[in-house]
Amino acid sequence: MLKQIINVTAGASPRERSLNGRLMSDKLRDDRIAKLEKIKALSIDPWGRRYEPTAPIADIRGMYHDERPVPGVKVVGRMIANRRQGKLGFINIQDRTGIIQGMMRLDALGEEAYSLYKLLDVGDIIAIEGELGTTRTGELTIFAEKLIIMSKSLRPMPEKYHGLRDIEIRYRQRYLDLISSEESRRTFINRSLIIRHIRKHLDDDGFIEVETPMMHTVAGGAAAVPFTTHHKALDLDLFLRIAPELHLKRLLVGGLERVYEINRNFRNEGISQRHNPEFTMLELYQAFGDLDVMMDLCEALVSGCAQAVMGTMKVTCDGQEIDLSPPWKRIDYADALEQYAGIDFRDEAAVMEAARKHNIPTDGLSTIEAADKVFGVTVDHNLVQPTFVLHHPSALSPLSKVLDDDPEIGIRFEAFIGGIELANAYTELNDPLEQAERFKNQSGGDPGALDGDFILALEHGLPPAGGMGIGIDRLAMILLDKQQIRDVILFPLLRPES
RNA sequence: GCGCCCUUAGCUCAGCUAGGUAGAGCAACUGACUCUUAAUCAGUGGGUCGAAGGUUCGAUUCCUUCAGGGCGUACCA
Repeated sequence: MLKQIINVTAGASPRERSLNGRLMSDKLRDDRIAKLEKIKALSIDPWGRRYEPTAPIADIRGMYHDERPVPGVKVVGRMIANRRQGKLGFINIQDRTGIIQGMMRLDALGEEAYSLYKLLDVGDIIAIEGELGTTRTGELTIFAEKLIIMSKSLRPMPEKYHGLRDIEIRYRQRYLDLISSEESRRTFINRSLIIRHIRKHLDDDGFIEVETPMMHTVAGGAAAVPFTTHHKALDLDLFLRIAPELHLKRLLVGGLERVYEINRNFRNEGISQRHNPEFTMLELYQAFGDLDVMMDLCEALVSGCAQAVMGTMKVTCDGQEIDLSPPWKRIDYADALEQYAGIDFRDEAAVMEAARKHNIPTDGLSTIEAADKVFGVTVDHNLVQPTFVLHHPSALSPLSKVLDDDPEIGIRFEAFIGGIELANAYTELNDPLEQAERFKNQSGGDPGALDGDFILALEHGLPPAGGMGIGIDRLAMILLDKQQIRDVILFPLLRPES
């Protein structure tokens, strides 16, 4: 056993060594275990039981009015600061809603409880009960008459003044980040509120939330590299889904008419400030809707989230003021390309010249695909205020209907905010014969082209529909002013430490 | 994948330019302290300086490789 630990530790990275160090005994931990034993020796269970506080700390803070003390208040949370001075001490207790000070006096607590108090460490989870009032300096305080330990912490907390600066530990040990950073707590609570608002809006609008498979036999609905896995009993190779689109449309065929799914997609591609291999997507389909309905819905969802969660439709993102109130700007794909790159996507010479200028390799790319790459590097970052880019080349949009008077143009939009591509929507193609043709003509061998089962579904009759996808992580980034997707994902993918 | 940068005590950071085996604050431990809030005061302990190899009498410091991380870039209808 010992040998094993030594082997693991030798040649390790500092984090790894540190993590193993954290798992092995060290002096700080030994000190706390010694205290744990002393607490047990007092016939006190250091691991706690069910406990019902008077209220969350934020509410308790609101209970004090007109300098009238409130007796018998119960508070529970993590002790995040301890200032002891002989027979008196002050502690700060934090729960999910806030922080409150407790005053621990020997003569109020009694010998036994005060002995327990002296064995506490910053990081322990405790409950205190007593009168809510203020100290001489006016600080709102629970004057403890009773102390209960709920959980002993055997590890030291991050440094209290600077907080947790190490970005890697913030991701790997997110709980430490959440304990020590109010900012981080608020971000993830707000992310949850954003999703809650979206669900409520769609539910109220007659949509139903559904769950479709994460494991696909055909990775369709987008053009991304999938993760692969294998089902043993069926001896079947499977793909983690890159998009739920083809299944959700099957549900429209089935008559559910308004469906949405908020769930993970998986794409086996690079990790960046805006990409995590697994990310959360809202995808929705509305029978008998179209692109215009989707634009209205997109504006309503995003601006409604901002209003509901941030209390305003004007947010700041990366130092830029963004006004999310509808209606948003609209620009044609071709016009945007003309305006920001100075090219026509049908002009091969101009497109290839522009690609060269921006160091975009064009091997194996069609003119339109190359033009879209140019679009990515010239247009995206300019679309700071909410903007719908409309009417992409149909070659780039195989699942959308096309314009009556120009079959080379798809009825599609992408919504950009703060230079980030946030949403993608179509008036959905529901002609099964044309859909089969479009898949066949797809360049690059999109595996979705092989999804005969999807075509079979369309042949049973897909109602005309509008459909839209909104990247939830990116929406959270925009509304919560985070420039890193990792800062809105609780556990972003990192290499394992060992 | 490619380029540049980073890795020193549990945490936050100095030190390395010009090689002589390490310091501070917080945290911890001992003591004092019944209105503190980055509490204060006195004292103590804690590091094979990310790993391996090389140059050297001598490497945390210079070189090479590797690991992890960061930033940029590429891939990403």
